[in-house]
Amino acid sequence: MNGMSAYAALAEPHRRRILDLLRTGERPAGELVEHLDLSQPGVSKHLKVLREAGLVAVRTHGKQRVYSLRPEPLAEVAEWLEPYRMLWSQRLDALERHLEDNP
Amino acid sequence: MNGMSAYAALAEPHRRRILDLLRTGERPAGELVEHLDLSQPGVSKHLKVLREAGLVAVRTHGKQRVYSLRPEPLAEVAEWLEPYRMLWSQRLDALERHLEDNP
DNA sequence: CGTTCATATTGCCATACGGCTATATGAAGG
DNA sequence: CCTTCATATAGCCGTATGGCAATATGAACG
Repeated sequence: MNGMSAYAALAEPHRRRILDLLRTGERPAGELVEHLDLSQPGVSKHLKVLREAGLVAVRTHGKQRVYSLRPEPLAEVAEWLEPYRMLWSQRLDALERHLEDNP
Repeated sequence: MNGMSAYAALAEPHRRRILDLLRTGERPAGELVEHLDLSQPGVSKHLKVLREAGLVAVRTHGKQRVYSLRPEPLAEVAEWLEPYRMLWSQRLDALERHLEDNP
């Protein structure tokens, strides 16, 4: 199975949700299943994708597999987005100016 | 055909490249084809996806279809990323500290 | 109005994706 | 060891994706 880019990994809503859940701290896989309205194997599959994209890491603790966030690939995405930032803020500024002129 | 999320639209490298090309200004579709090592219909298909995701807009100018960037959906992605930012900078700070201590 | 140029759409194909159920694996505990 | 609990893998299926070649569309211009 070949690794997915961070971009592709983020395309799936359940996977973004998993990352959101891990943002507050590490969690065993089972806890993720509870929060996801998705079968256990389904979650496991998504976790594999996230692992291969380098977005999460696993640690074995007793019978549990504890997942934690690995945010570095997100930094790359954010970097790609950076040059666009001025474009949308330009637009928002224009909107603000428009609203000022037409209150 | 149903609209794709910005996240999903960004999953495809050619589509990110198209956005990068449009970042410097609007361009007719043909010009994008020249830059993309992809068939003309292929590019057209990706442009359709980007249109449906609200990431580009088209304007007809003579025989040409001129595409321009519409960055707002990217702002949404950036917003989602925001809470993660502190996590990877934390990590980088830790790295810096480590390097200071072990020069 | 018929042709030309630029682009979009269609049809087709192979492969990937995301979901499920059933089964395998592997650590703990008795 | 044998069982149990937690998770991963396998196998299967329907649909989506991304690519191409061929064709349709639509504006401009003679």
